[in-house]
Amino acid sequence: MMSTTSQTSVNHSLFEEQDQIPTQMEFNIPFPSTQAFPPLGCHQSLKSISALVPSLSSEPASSSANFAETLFSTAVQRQREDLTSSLIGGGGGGQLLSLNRSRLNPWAWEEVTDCLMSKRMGGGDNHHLGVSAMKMKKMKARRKVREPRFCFKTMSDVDVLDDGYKWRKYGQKVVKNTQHPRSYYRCTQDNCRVKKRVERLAEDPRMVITTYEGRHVHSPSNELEDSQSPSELSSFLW
DNA sequence: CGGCTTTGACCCGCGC
DNA sequence: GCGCGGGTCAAAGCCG
Repeated sequence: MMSTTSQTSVNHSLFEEQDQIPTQMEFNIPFPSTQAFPPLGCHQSLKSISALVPSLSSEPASSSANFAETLFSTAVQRQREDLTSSLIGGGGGGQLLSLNRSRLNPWAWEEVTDCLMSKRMGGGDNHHLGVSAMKMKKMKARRKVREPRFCFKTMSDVDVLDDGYKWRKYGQKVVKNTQHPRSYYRCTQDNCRVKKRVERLAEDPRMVITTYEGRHVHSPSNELEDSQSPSELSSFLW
């Protein structure tokens, strides 16, 4: 259900989720859907790209490697900037980030810092709360604090691309003005609160928008399998 | 039987 | 204040 064995042509573009505009780069490579799909910011994804591109694209290997390198540093840079600007509260991020923060993340700094602090402490909240209190806290967190989010636009037959992590679907919603429902997934790993949303583009149903929210606090679930093949993905933590 | 998906209900933020 | 829409919950059902 999660993937097929067919080779899928994938057009990824990395962009600010809310603006839905490609801001960094686009690339078009044949991407076997059985392989882990790269979530932004993962070392793993970039290894996978750099491993795949030389053999699959018409570009010289060196420029492909440079491309992967660029993609990687850009992703890391953006995440770092995002974290920094969230912590410091200004200046650090670029134009898009500050725009993003002011216009779309208008949450109290205390709560943002809280969230980041707890993430640094190991990602989990280990407080013992009553059920209702826990629920309230959950609800509050869900409304007020958002993890950094990044999107991939992917041309693919399959909705859910295998990114190496194990996801559990927790909701599906028909979004207004779209024919295709949006699906909500959560990482099944304990203490890992990463979520992803999967939806198809209304204008072009062949395009799948995958939005990742948060950072994994663990390695991919299929790390062991993958490590058996050197051309495939190896461990990472993002 | 455990893990996963489905799906209606619910909650909250936001715009008017 | 109200209604709409997005995001989440949780019970029920499904499947291996």
